[in-house]
Amino acid sequence: MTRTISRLAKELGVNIETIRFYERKGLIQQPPKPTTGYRHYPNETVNRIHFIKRSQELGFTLDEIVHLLSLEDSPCSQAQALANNKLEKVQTKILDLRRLESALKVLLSQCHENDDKSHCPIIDSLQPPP
Amino acid sequence: MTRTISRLAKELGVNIETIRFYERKGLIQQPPKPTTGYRHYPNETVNRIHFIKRSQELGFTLDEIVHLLSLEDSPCSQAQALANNKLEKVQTKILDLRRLESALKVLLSQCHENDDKSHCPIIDSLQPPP
DNA sequence: CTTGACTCCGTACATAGGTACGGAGCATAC
DNA sequence: GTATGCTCCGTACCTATGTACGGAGTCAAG
Repeated sequence: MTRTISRLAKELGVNIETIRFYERKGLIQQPPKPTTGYRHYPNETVNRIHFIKRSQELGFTLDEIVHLLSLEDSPCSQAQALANNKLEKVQTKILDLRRLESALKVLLSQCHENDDKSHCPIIDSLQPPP
Repeated sequence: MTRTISRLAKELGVNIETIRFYERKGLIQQPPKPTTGYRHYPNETVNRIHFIKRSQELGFTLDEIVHLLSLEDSPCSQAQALANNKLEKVQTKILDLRRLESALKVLLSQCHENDDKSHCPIIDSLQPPP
């Protein structure tokens, strides 16, 4: 029994519509439709979707993944550049979130020192124009 | 001269459409339209949009900000709970990104140890099914 | 009074990554 | 051979946060 779209979806644990979406986006190639009947998907598609999902876990966007996929058998430097770029973005985002974390902690500490529990200093500190 | 929407937008450094969007979302109240002519915005709207923008900087979504705005003169505990919740989310996100950061660093170190520069180990390591 | 700038309103579009639906055709089990 | 379920395809919809557009009305200056 060959691999129809629903079997492929089940095998990969993704939604059928997701596969169709990837086809439309050009992330995977749609197998040719037999003259009559349904399409069947080769193992390569399974691998390709694994690649996509693993890349997503690493924070790559679909557009970036298109790029990565085109890089098989390309010089190391290119994929490396993409990964480096992503690493920098991740690190920037971490710094942003750390600043947020501190700001929230300051607000919360104001709450703890607050005696008038009927009113919240967080609300006040959001009020005045910066 | 009173504050029309474009003067308000300029004063706050936001787009006119953003103000109209906030009105539709109920984040700010639209001042009543004079029987004929244009609306004029009170100082309160300026403060309110400052509040919104400052809250956004802290990572609150517009839905959460609606909630925050409704909390003026409410007991401290409620705003505190919202801030706490947000803090937890931020911290979780930081951890996620840190894992990503490590994974990307591992990939990049594989590149550095790679002798065959015509092919990239990053691509390979994305390939096999997990 | 005309011109140019502004406002009002409803609606459509943008991003990213999908998800859902409906009708028609096809495949498989019984 | 028919009932059931699957596929195909195009299209619309979803979240979140806006942005853009077009036509009609209005305000202010000259």
